[in-house]
Amino acid sequence: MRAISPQRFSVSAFRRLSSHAAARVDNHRQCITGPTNHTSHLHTEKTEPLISLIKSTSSKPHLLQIHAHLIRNSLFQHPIFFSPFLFGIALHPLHDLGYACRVFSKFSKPDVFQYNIMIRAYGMSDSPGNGFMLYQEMLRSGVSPNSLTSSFVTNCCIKSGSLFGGLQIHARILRDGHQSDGRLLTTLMDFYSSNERYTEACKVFDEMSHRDTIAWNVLISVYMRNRRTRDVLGVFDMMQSSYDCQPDNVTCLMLLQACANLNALAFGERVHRYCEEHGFDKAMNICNALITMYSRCGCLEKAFEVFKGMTEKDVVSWTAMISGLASNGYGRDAIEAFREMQSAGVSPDDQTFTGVLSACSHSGLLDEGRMFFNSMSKEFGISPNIHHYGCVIDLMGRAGMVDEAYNLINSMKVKPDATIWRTLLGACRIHHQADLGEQVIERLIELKAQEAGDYVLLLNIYSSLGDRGKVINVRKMMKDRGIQTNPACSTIEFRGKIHEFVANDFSHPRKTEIYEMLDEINQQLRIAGYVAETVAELHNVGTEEKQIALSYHSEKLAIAFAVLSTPPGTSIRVAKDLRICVDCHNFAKILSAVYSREVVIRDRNRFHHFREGRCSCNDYW
DNA sequence: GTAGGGTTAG
Repeated sequence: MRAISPQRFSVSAFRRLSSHAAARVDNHRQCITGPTNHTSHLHTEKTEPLISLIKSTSSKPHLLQIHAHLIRNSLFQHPIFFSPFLFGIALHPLHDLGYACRVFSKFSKPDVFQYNIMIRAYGMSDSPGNGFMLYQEMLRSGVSPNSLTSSFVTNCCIKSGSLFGGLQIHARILRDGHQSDGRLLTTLMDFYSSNERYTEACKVFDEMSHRDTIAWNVLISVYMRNRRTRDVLGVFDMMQSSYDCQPDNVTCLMLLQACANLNALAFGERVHRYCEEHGFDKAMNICNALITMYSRCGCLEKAFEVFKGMTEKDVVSWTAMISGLASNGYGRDAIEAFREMQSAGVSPDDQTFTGVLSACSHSGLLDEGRMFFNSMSKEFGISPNIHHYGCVIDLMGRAGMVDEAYNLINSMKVKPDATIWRTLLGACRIHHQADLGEQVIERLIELKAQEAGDYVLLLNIYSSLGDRGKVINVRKMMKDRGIQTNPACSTIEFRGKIHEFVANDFSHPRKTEIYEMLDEINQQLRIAGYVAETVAELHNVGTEEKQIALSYHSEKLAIAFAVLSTPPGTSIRVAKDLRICVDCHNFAKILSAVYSREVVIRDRNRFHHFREGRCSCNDYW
């Protein structure tokens, strides 16, 4: 959008100018017949000051005055005045769509530019669907859309969620030959992406003759929405090797998010260096994303380094740091940081409290957690949301107060979701509360949100109580209800690539070496006193088979791969999509001593740091 | 006689 200088409005100047312009038009009216083509006779030296006056006006009263004068002087129907006037009302600086609609409806024969203004304005409004309707009206009245029209109306379809409209527009783009417009195609990619038509979005990208940084960024956002996080990293390489465009700060922001999700520390460091080289590391959002990336990769020192180096820290920076400390098991430090933040004059918000409360729950700080939960609404006026309740329920549940936690859920002001019930179910598993566990499963069924993992938890409760009959029951229930168990997946980053493992996985190119290494590790750990935990965690095999199957859990395969492929003493960082099991927890703990390796496992819930045979996380197994 | 695309951190 063109910058408009905030010139002061002068009514007298306006009157002078508009009467001058009107006089010229009147002159010509005597010479010409019909309403068209009269603008060509207006002299630019007379019209330009008036147009720039229209453009520089930024208040509604002044625009109303201009409106009145345009009508009074028969200048309203002049596209030369009408276009900037409409632009000022519909887009910049007023955005008054109602007013713009009234003005637009009075205009006799809008051209493509004026339709575009209106369609664009609809795309920015609460009624984007009307933009598409106006587009159709425009086609009916015989005005040909240009590629900007397509761009604006596609935007309307994105905002209104109209797949059908967008498909029609795409067909028309091809018909009108606008497919060489890169910006338009970028919008189209975004349209397909927002409708979860990822294949089509990628196809549009593939067919682009020239791709700039923004087009690549949209491709990244397509991958992110489509959970193709691993492919995002490849895009960075492709962009860097392209000769005409380079990753920008937006690229880096999304890449850092991808690295955080993937536990891809080395890649994240590479992005960090890139940010430093290009001066992006001064930006607050990049720093905040870096803090999150480092803490999600279990590398708190680096997260803290970035945090310390920031000249200015906002609530997001503090919250990122607090949450990072919390998820890595440094509950007391997180609380300390929370106090420091307030001393620094930064007010906490709801997400800060999520961080603080999760710090309490991850470190088992029951009293502190309750205290923060109460002070949150009383002192800071923040009413608890579902995440806050979740933390407190987790905290109470882990501390063995399962009934109290259950009562709290029933007294919540917000409707409990599946995560809340699942949290309680986890507590039931820890404290062998089979009856309550059954009730929770019922709640999950009511919500139509039960997953295989929930049944596994219930199964493990019965299994730990030695109730074979109930175990068989649950298995039958799962079979009847068609509950599929998806294999858990562990990932590990090695030389900038993400390696994926599932239990009993035989697909890795180095599978033979990995299995041999795992057998070797098992032998060494048994010497040091490791005994495979077979009570819970598996549900469809006998004890002997259990021991075999347990020894090939995905995280163990990932660890064996790391031991095999990295020099002694290198830290092992594994990310797992589900919860780590008791046995793998023990396995990692003993391995950290026997192999003198720091092991960091990030599972669905938290981090588990193992060093010298100890676990920094508060394990309530 | 002019207008457009991506990310929005925790």
